[in-house]
Amino acid sequence: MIKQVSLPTLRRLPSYYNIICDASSRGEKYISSANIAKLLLIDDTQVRKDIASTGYVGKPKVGFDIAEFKLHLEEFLGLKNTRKAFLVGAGNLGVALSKYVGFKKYGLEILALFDNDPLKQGMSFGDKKVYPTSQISQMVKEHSVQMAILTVPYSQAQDVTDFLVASGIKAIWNFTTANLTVPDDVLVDNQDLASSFVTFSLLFSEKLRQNLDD
Amino acid sequence: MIKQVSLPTLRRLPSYYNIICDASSRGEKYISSANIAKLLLIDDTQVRKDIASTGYVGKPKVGFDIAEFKLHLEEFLGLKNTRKAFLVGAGNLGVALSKYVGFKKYGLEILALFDNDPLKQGMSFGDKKVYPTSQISQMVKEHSVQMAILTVPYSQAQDVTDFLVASGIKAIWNFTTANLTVPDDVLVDNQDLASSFVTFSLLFSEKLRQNLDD
DNA sequence: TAGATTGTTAATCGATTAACAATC
DNA sequence: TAGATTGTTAATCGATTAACAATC
Repeated sequence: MIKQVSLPTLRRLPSYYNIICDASSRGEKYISSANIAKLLLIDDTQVRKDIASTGYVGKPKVGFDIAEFKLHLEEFLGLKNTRKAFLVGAGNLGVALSKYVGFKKYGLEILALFDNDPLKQGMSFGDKKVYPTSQISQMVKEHSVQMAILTVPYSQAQDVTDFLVASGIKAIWNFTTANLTVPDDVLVDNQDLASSFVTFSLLFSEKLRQNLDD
Repeated sequence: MIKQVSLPTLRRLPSYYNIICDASSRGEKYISSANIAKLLLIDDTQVRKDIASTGYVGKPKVGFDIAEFKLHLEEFLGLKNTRKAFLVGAGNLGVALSKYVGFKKYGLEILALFDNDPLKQGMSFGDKKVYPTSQISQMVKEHSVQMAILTVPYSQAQDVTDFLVASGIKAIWNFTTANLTVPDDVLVDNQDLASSFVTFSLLFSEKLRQNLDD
């Protein structure tokens, strides 16, 4: 039996983990759902439901055991599994992501970069080399990689995606604005920062109106 | 009267805009809700509802006028407004964001970078200079900036945020893992890529199980 | 024990989907 | 006109919140 965790819950779990790590580093022993809820500006019932959905149980009257819950979340979120990935598109964003240290904590290991530009091929960023995109196919097999991070220009996004899929990639973290078309057994997760900025900007406009009303 | 648009709708609107731009560049005249829905793997009723909530009306039997709808969305999403912002934390991610050209289309203009590290101060990335963080206060006033993009290390996130708020910043696009505490009239929008990776990774694990079941 | 906090069932709320009349 | 597509009301679905019993 596999626990069914809803997407909203899934998105909140990393925040719980961050709060727990924080509390742990401050040497605290227990934390209550009300405590977590206040930090995230959500309902405490929701926190308990979310935690329950991961299978962890707290102690009535005391709360959740921080050390225990931390380990449980690491297990549940798969933070200790290494996830090998290739990054395709060695532009500014791609290179920054490949250097970004924040991913290590969560098990993401970017093995190599790929780019169509011959000028970039052979270059190294940190300990990662840039290969011709055409070599993905072979290297996917060699290193049993299933994940790709896509940071190519918009105009190349679908073509490169088709090639990734043909090479055996099963999950694409898509930083482009393109709506990628892929077969049913391939996952695409969109992370377009420009679109996210639009949302942020609109929320801000709304907020300004609210502030005026007060 | 201000139209009330729900957050899920708000998050979908940039995708509509991308699809419309695409269709427009291919020289198409009209697009139907069913058409858009198929591209985004959502329901066509939802597309019509979302569009209706922006105040745009289509033509029964024909669909939505692409050129007209494009202009309407640009207006509604405020894409033609320039949004000035400061970027705080000139690390890998910060520098990449400051160079990222994808933001220009949506009106984001990053005026300058700030960092506590004296080695970085005075450096330039593209046409943007790095200033000491302490100068934010003065420059916020000089340039009437209300937005900040936060890419500092986790340990400095809250302190820098307090300083930004004291300097008059009203909206923070937060790329750190920290749960920032701010006054009620300040907006924080979280965009932690490491947490997003965890979600992506979990969705992939689920997908793999689904694929096995088929 | 009494009080505090969890775990869970029931109620509410809001978003998505279905159905269908209006319209060009 | 007939057919296709919009706009909108009603039904469904699922997530959030409220209420409260269980428990240490």
